[in-house]
Amino acid sequence: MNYWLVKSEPDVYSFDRLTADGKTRWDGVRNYQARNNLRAMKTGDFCLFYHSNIGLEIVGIARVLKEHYPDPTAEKGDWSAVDLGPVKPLKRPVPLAEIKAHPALQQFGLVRNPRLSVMPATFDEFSTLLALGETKL
DNA sequence: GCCAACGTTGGC
DNA sequence: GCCAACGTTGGC
Repeated sequence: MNYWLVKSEPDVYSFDRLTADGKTRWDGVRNYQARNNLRAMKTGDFCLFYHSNIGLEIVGIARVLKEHYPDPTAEKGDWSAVDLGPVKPLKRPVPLAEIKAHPALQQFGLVRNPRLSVMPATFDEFSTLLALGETKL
């Protein structure tokens, strides 16, 4: 089991929309590091869902429904997509400022490389964030 | 809307 | 293969 964080601008695609849709194709990633992270995802892995630009907080938990396949939105190049589904919203969204200030999260991707859109989380980081979100799986 | 950080591109 | 220029992301 691996743990991840994915980013989305909520006015483009929000966690509420994922909940309503039940499933979505996570496509359009055009960064090699992020793509390689997508390719490392296994069915059943958990993804924290972060709202960038608006909100700036982790709002929910998603899950990998289908492992990587060629991104149909890519006209050229070697890109991948996965399918994600909702698990549950966090009872309490966890703001970026709190993540940055937390001693146990100084190595977390959001702090170290804020521009990466798909990043791994360790089990400890994932657990810490769920605790801050007052949510259990 | 600005700007810093980072990734990518392309000339040499 | 280096590095300057440029584009994009995303927090503020």
